Amino acid sequence: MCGRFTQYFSWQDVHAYASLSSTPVDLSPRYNLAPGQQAAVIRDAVDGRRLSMLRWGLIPFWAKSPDIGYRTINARAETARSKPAFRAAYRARRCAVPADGFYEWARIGSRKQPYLVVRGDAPLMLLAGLWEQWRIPDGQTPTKALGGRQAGDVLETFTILTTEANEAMAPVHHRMPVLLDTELLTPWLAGEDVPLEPCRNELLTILPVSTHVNNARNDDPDCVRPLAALI
DNA sequence: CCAGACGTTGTT
DNA sequence: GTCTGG
DNA sequence: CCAGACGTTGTT
DNA sequence: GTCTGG
Repeated sequence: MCGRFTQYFSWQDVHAYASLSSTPVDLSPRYNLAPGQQAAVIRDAVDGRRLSMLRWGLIPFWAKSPDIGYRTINARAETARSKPAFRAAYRARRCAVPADGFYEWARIGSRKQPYLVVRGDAPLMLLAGLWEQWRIPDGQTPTKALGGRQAGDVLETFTILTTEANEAMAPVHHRMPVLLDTELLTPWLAGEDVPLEPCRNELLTILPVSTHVNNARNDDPDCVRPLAALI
């Protein structure tokens, strides 16, 4: 699956890699971005391809409370087209999540060994995603998750599509995010059908990292520092 | 008809 | 909002 | 995703 | 066990 990732790239990096047309935004480096937090997301708008900050965990427009967002950080690529929580977004609200890499955990008994997964051929990857708008209903008790927003405000959220692990990922975990090749970015954002399959094995470099990353409070370069070979 | 779910992962 | 189960 | 809380009363 | 916060 995909439950943590990094966004420590520069604006110049992502602007060039994803052919953005919008003006620069301030990007603070993230080495350990967790569900429920704001992340930079690529979307097509009337004025071009933009980078915006959205909350991770898709809340369907019909939801009565934001709680479902804790369980919609991922959408299965095999079924997202038809699931009530995702189908409207699948039709009309595509996005791509730029990342330097993502984390997966291998469970060995009670131990959780984290791995950082990066592309060997590029500094960035694009994770296929969907986004949604949720209007905070009257009487909704304000939680941290709403980030100070009020009833009537619109919260924009997103999810990351997952698929089965390829052979490179399989020893670590049985699911992984869907990676979009750059030539698929335009058709994906436009709502066209593109193959949502496990990426080629050779594309990925899988590096064991310290359990420092397990605690989401830790958001520093130690999270991405590779350990001596372990796999 | 109304009520209640709507999601993923992993683990048992 | 829309579908399924009762 | 993982880590950590999970409760009440009263007082500051 | 389950939910919230990071």
